[in-house]
Amino acid sequence: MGRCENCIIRQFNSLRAMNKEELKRVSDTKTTKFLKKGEIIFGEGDKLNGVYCVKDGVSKLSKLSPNGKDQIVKLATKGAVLGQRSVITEEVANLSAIAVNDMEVCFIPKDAIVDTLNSNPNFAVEVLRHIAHDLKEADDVIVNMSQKTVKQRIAEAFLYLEENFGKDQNGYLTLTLSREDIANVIGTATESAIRIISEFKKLGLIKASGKKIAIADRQGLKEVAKGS
Amino acid sequence: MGRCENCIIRQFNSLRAMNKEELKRVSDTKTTKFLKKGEIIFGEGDKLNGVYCVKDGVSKLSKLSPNGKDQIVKLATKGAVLGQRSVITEEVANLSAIAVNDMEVCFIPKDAIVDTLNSNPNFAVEVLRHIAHDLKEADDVIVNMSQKTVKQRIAEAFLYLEENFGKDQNGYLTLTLSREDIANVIGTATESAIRIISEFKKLGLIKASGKKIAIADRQGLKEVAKGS
DNA sequence: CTCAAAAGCTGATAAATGTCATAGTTCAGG
DNA sequence: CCTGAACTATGACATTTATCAGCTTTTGAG
Repeated sequence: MGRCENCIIRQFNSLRAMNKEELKRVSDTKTTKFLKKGEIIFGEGDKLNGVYCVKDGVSKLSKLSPNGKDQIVKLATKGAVLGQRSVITEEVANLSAIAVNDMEVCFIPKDAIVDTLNSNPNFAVEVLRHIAHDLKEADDVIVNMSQKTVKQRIAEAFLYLEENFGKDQNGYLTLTLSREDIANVIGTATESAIRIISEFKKLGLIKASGKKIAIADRQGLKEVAKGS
Repeated sequence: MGRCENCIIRQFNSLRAMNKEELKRVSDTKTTKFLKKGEIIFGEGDKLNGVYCVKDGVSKLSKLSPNGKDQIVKLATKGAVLGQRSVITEEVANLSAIAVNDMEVCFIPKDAIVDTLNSNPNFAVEVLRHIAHDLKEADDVIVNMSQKTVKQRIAEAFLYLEENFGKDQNGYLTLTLSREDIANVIGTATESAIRIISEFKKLGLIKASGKKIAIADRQGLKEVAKGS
């Protein structure tokens, strides 16, 4: 069984969700793709003919607004499946997926997924659980956006990044984002994000060398995140 | 077939999603409940033993934040099913559901839903489609929250309310919300919402008599929503 | 009908955030 | 190792939004 099926399985959280024939079919039809930082996996409005599993690297899922800014709705890393929502509802993509760093993804054609969904209730329910979880997370983001200050959200973002993407032996966050990307995750202006990051540095909450950022005072950051 | 099954069917958008036995089971186990304005259907953190179908009235799904405000994430009207997300993921409710006006709901125990999900792929896929659609809407809300001003969001809200809940013969929105509820949908302070509503009145974009609000200049409102 | 509580409204002010301008810094490609 | 472009940083200022205070209007229970 290839790594690609592992993505599907990890994402859908059930080793038994697909049977052997179904896995074989995925295995036979998948293709692998390498992307460089900044390349577009798919864009808002694209019709998707399948889903993409992230094998390596990180992708940002974002939506461009008329005024030129884009809001990053989610960061997807190894094991994540991109485009499943659009494939399920048979709509065009509502978000664009762009490589944050160099990536390896594998593409699984729509039919292999859709047919399994229609015939295998376990698989459908596992996918359902997963999407339901995403929905809960999205609700949480809505509440955070409307009720927390930019400062609180940035503090949370660093904690989130360490928790979900890890850190290297020196404590620096594994995932390095530009200040602009951080601002777009938070939903604020780049300058505002920079200012607050500088402030956190001065307060000793984080340390930074260039783009590399490390959490220096986790407890302090948590307090900022909860409310000044 | 009772009205309750109609809710399920409307929500899940497939007349063939449940077979006769499954519908009968729902019919046999459902119970009906009447709620007065302000009453709680379920609260954040509650363990749900089933889903609620809205037969009449409107419910707000909201999340309370530590500082006492609550953010309304969604308004649910006739035909909507509440609590399905939590039942699917077997987690406690992440939102609370409160009656905005007098309501009639019917309760369908968890097992009738879960068993059908596990055995009937069509049903599972229909539910999946529905949740996937909710997820897309949630993504849109995130983007709106972060990239539009309060004024733009209020203009959008009125357009949304007319489109989704209708208006009476005099043009007044069918769903009347308190200024506080409007503010909580928008994610702003009540006073800010009131101020902007007054401004819209002065500009002739809307007319209001008490809580009743009517759109007076749809095109104008749309322009405000798009950007000043 | 009456009255208290809730909701709506408005002004003054403070705080948060965005915008614009400008300058230093980093970094990849020649 | 240069060098221009992109990124980071900071100040000054404008705008948006929240907060607080006080007042009026509406509403609903008795």
